[in-house]
Amino acid sequence: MLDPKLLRTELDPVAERLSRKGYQLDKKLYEKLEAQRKSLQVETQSLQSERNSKSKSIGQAKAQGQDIKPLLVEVADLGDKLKQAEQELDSLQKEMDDLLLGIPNIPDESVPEGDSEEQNAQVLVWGEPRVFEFEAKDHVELGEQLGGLDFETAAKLSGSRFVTMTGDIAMLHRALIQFMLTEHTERNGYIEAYVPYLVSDTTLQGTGQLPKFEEDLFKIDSEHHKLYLIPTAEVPVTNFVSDTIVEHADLPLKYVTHTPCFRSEAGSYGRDTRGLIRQHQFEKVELVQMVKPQESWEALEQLTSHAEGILQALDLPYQKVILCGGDLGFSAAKTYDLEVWLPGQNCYREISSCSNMLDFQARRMKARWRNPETDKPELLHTLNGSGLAVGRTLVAIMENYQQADGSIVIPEALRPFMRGKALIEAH
RNA sequence: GGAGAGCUGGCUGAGUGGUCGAAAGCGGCGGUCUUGAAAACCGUUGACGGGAAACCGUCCGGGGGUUCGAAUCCCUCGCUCUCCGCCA
Repeated sequence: MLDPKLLRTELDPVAERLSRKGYQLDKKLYEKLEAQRKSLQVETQSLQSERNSKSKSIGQAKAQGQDIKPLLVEVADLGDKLKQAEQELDSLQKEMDDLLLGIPNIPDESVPEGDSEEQNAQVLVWGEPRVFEFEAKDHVELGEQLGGLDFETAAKLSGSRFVTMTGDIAMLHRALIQFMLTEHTERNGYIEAYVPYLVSDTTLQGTGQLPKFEEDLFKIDSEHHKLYLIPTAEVPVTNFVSDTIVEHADLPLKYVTHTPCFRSEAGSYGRDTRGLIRQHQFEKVELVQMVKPQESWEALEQLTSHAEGILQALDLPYQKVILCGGDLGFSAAKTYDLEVWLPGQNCYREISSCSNMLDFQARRMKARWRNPETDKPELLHTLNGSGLAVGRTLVAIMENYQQADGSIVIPEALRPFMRGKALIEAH
């Protein structure tokens, strides 16, 4: 959520900067509602003030044993007038809140203009795509040949966009998770967290998935439970600090979490239907930070470098881009995408997305810290990034480490997590 | 699933219809004392909204109701705890 004060005082510049995200702010509507709000609020408050003072004098009169009947006559219709004013103000307030909850975060100055991923700005290319002396296969073909990566069995159980893994592939998948968690806890100073995979609508509103993007989520809607499956661990972890005031000595808070993620992929029928790239259920290791406002840009660089560290340790070639305005997510002010080289597709594909949300989520969640300089609670800044998407990392390992006979060399860094195994081959 | 007890400021916890945004303690901040620190003592200290300010308003788990007036009474929902039953 944007600062209502900013909207009131800087409506034009805000609208201008939001347009870079492809969002058209209805300025007329906003100004109209704001003017109504102001007059209604003034009216309501003066009625409340009148009620308070009158009631107080009734109390005093009664205490002194005076006759309160004339006073009661005076306030006879005050209650009704007040109730009506309060109700009007409430419904107007709600209308404005709904509007406010649907406005995306403002892109940072450093975000390039553009409306599609072609305008993303490349900042780094790391490693070189390997040259194959045979025709590189994609992970689906490799998995078929090796066994252990089975989309048909999953389709039988659950439909399209699911997978089952068995044997060495399943172990490699688990090893990736263990490796990433170990790196982030032992080297990068994150606290490991375990979280619910089902969350409430309030929680999703805190991070910005609701109310606007309900169709992207899986929902449990039974008689006693209205819950959503998390689309990313960002949702439960960031909400750790909702409705709380964090002591400044405890900042920054850095959490790493492994969870499954569930996405309905409602808007992407026909896209990436082959393989592991786009699944309804996938594993992700997520990095989340809550920091002091003045430290969030530095934190974004660090968090991104932590995600990059995994790719580098696995020796996977990647590029780093800044998302342009049109490609930027709803809650983010700036996002780096890390894109790993996939020989099977002959292109770079997103494997991590690292964002600074500034105070956008914190305002929705009421996540604050106490600033020792002012001794006042102030909004935190929140950040998150994949460190990394596990399914896509598995794809990257299989495709980049394949050999002519279809076997897969296990990167050194993963071997301790795979009982020392160095090669996956068909048997 | 059954029975009962709770939910109050950063924390603990008093408050059962009127001057209560709320005692007290802890914690925080400022000061006295001290070479310095601790202890002790004194003072101060909730959040949010509107306003240039004075000031005004809202907030005692959420929502609704009764009343001139609600932290306090009623209804409802949520959560926590205790006991019983069931259970990975």
